[in-house]
Amino acid sequence: MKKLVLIDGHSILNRAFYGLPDLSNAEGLHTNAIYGFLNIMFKILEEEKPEYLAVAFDVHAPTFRHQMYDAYKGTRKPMPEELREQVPVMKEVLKAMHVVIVEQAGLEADDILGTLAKKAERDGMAVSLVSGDRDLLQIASDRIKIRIPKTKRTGTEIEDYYAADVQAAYQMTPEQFIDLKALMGDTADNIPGVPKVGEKTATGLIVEYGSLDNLYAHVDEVSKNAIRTSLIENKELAYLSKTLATIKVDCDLAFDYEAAKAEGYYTPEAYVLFKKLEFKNFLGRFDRTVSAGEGAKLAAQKIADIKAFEKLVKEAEKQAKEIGLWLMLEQDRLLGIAISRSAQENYVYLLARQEETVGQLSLFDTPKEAVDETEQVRLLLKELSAHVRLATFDVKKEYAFLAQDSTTRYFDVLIGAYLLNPLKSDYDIETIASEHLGMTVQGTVEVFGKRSLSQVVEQEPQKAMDFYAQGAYVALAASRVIAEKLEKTQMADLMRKIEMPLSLVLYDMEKEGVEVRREELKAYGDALISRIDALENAICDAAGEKFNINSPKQLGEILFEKLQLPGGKKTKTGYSTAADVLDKLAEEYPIVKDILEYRALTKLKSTYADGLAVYIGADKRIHTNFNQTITATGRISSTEPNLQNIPTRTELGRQLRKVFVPKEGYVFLDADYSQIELRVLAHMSGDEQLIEAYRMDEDIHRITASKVFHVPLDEVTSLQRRNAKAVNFGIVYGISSFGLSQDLSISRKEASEYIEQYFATYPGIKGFLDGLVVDAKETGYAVTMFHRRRPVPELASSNFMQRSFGERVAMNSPIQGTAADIIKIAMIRVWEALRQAGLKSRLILQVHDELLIETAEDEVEQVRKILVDNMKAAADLKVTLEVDVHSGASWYEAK
DNA sequence: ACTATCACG
DNA sequence: ACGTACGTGATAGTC
Repeated sequence: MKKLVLIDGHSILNRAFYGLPDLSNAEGLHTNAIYGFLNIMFKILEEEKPEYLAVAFDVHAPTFRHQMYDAYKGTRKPMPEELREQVPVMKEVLKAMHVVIVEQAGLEADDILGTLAKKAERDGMAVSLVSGDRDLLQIASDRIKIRIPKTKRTGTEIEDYYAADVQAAYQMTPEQFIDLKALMGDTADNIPGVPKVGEKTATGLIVEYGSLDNLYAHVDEVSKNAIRTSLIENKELAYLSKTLATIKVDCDLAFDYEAAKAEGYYTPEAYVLFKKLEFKNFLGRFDRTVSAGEGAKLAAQKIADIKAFEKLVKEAEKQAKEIGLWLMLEQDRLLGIAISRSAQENYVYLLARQEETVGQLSLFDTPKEAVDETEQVRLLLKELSAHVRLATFDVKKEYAFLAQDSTTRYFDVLIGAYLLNPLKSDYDIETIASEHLGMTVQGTVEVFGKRSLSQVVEQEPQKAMDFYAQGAYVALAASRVIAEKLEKTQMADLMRKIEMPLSLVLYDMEKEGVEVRREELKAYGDALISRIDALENAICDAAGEKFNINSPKQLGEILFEKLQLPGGKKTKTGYSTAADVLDKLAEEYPIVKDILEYRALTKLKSTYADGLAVYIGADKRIHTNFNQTITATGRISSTEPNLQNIPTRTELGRQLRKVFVPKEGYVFLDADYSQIELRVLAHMSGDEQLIEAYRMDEDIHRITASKVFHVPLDEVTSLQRRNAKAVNFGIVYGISSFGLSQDLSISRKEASEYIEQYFATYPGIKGFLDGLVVDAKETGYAVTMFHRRRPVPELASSNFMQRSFGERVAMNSPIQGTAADIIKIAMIRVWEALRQAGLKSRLILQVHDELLIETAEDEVEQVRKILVDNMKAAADLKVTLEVDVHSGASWYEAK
């Protein structure tokens, strides 16, 4: 028997919307309902493997039938905006997947579904009707199955109802369901029902009398007085309700089974949409190939040998036209070069000896021929890049093979795409192609699978070449589009003068690395072991059993159940054992104190002592990865390892910095901005009081305390200063009384008073912060002094919590982001000044407001001046930018 | 793959 | 009334 699956569109969207957490894509479009809908649809399709599929929607809600009732009583709850915006997108997705949508003015989805189900049944088919709504149960039969999905934590479960199942579950036939509803009504559907008759009474009446007609034929026999009276008085209402509750099965509706064939969902259009919606889980379902037209154009022409490559380079130099370039890199090893001059002119040169060298190469055993060839190619590329404008993807990885005299000829589409939307989690050629060129290209996963680049080159060289040629073309084509968008958004300067030059600085910093004393690091770790063991024993003794202290689950149970410590419960998975919770118990319970120390020490051991050791290279140095396209605010991040979170707040942790040392003949100079964010706030807000405070040669937190608490400067207590400092931080974070009260362990009321006092002290600040929120609400993004943008989709949310978050982000991002802009400018200037002066000293680390320079001993004073001058002059603010510089024989000493 | 925790600015 | 400080990354445990 052939099978038809019918889906109740709005009802399933609704279910999905309320059943799933709030998801949204980088553009701020909410996607959870669409995601949930597709999940349910895919699950049903896989289970049922139907021949036909259709989805029904109401044309507009509320519909005609409801308006009849709405006209004289009540209204339906409006659909939340987060759901409403998903409806048209859902339809777009279904259309792209070639799924038939049935909707007709004046018809409710229920009526469409009823009509189609009955029609299909008459046509000899089996029907599965998917809805979140039990109303549909009235059309269940032997061949019409109503399927009601339930979203649970474990996944989606589906309840199935044939007519017999309805009987079993509700003691009545599907037809009787209508009469039941006529009696009891349904507020959600605005069916009035009979007053005083609820679910219990209605069920009893239907079971006893069988139908509404029969009930009214014997209405005098109803025993309860109140019910009988109400039934008699509201007979008309009961029959109106019946009309409202009856799903039509005889609508005039055209339906084309051919068009509804359940197949061919995974179209290129759907792929683009799924990408846009960021449904990564679903992308694997697409069996993708480059669409024929583009694919043909993008095929790579193989460059036969290095002579031919050289010829191409010379030719390109002569034409001096912009070129798309994408290097085939595996780690730092060059396997090939893809060059695109236009959609029709794509070339790939594969370095020779790939076949033999795959998988066995390391830095030390590269055959001489390969080294020679790499060097020849490097020279050619450097020459090419010194004369021609290049559009690339991830230029920082390519600098080793490019001219480094200037970045003005380079345009990195990765960085450009990041500036246009810094909220995305990753940027790849595929996404850039679809977002900025509206083009579908082969995906990385499709080409690579789980293989490395060298494996693909070995197994399917043409595929690898086509993929990189396509990437080079996308870089070329997208660079123009992205450059134009950056121009329009006033970010062209940010791109040209800050981010592109910075990429070269970061490349250089990564290449330099920082020396770490392996033996001393090992000794530091070893010294921790005995204390950790002792604490472990003490903790388990106190607990009365051995358990894994690192397991929050086990620890929570020990502390709050077995030992009955106060203050349990917090997270959804169990008890919170976070430090701020334990801190409150530490004084009273020695075990808690031990746990906190144990935590601190194991952190130092695993993350730092053991964690860092892995990254020390043969050159004794750690080369971190500075990522330029990660953060929402414009900061840099550091990974593998993260050198931006090396301990400093506790003495024991800070000791770790002793293993970071300058090389022979060098010292460290460490320069950090003094309260850069607060100074940025003073400048951007223009608050005279705060600016004036910074003109005094006094500690800013102390001045703030003096003003806020109305005490003379020299009578400010350390507690008052601490509180004022917390408020200063809070302001920068997008203050809330709750957050401040948590931080200071004070009441919310007190926190509110502090904030109020603060705003009274610096009257320009409040207006400035409010203005940031208003502007961000209007434009949809927060913006820094240097025009860097951060979209804030949360501001449009109807959810209080999300919207509040959006407001804090709108206040914090311009401040944090401007500070990030400023230090980036400083980095570029310092780096260029060092180079200009021909010094041996090198910039090696950045930690948000701090720069670390490995300084030649005979260059210390020169470099100190370069640092201070350039950092101070990086931005012209209404307050001075102050810089502290320290020198030392280790990072510990230089801080 | 996700959560809790904690290191930094 | 809602339940929070802003921005990151690494590790260990759990599912």
